[in-house]
Amino acid sequence: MGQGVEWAMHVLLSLVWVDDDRPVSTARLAAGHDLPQAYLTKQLQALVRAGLLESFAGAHGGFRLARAAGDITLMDVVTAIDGPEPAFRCTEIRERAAGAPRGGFRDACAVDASMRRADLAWRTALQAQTLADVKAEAELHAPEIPGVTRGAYGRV
Amino acid sequence: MGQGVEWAMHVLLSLVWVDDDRPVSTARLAAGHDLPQAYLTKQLQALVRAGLLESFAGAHGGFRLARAAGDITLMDVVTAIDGPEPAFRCTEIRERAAGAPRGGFRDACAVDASMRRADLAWRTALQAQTLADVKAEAELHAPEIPGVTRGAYGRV
DNA sequence: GTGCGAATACTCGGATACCGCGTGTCCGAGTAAGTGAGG
DNA sequence: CCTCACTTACTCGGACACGCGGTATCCGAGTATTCGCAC
Repeated sequence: MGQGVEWAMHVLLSLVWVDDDRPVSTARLAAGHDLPQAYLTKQLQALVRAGLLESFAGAHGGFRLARAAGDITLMDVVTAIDGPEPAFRCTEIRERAAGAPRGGFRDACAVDASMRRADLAWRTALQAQTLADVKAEAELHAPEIPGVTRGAYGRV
Repeated sequence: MGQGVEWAMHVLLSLVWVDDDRPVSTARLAAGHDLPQAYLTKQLQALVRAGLLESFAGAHGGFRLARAAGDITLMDVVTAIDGPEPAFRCTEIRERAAGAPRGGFRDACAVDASMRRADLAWRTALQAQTLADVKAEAELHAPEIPGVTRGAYGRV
């Protein structure tokens, strides 16, 4: 999995804690997380295309959450960055196997089916967790994070 | 995920259906699945290192299952080919974030924890399915497969 | 003082190189089988 | 006829290139702000 997913997660969480209508620029987000600014922009654009962020051009522009934290699942984030394709993709090599029927198999590949079951379990687990859940868990261990983050990126 | 996993799955299933003490050579397995023989060898070696296959050198050598089909889970196969590392790996970028504590965070990263939960669900689903299960499902749709496969790779 | 307009600086957005890992291939070491001679 | 040692051919095993997707970067298009000027 691309590491852009991790960046997106932390940046989104920061925006959740900021909780301000004013957008935050890529430069500030990149500096705050010690990440390459140019590449981070690419990931944020992907989040915009997926409808998770809103972008604002011009002076004092930047990015802002498009939905509430409770309406953004981890599945949304992963899909936005890594794409919707499943990790395992069946190339139907059984079609070229010795003794395969001429017209191809009529039913689904059993190997593919079993892998899809595991993939579904993964996606279900991601779908069941929202940014609000992660936020709550993080605050449980470090209650000072919201204030600190708000001070770093939020209204001056 | 590497496509070698798909190859390994189908090859292992073939060996399950062959159900013979005599090993099958890489050349025959590769020809039977229309796969590059040299590269397939690499994957089979990984399966040997993982303890799923036994290798026999010399004339009439080849590979044979090391355990019963019911004792080989899909998790074993994926781990053998793709390695034990989880898909998501936490690089602790929060340590370099603005306002992070000097001595580092004492508790686990909430993002990492949530991703690990999803990863665990995936691994659990893989662990719950064995080659015997996949075999049974495949035979349900195509009862002729065992005989055909046995004829292609098994005792002449 | 107020409204308007152009200059300006800042932002996002897509097009462009670089690099590491998976993909693919090759040749050498080792081994079991086959073979022939000798007892 | 049986045993043994050599030859042989086949196998696995690790070391060696290639190509593509992710990583990283830059410059151009667009916009809200801001400053100055006219009224």
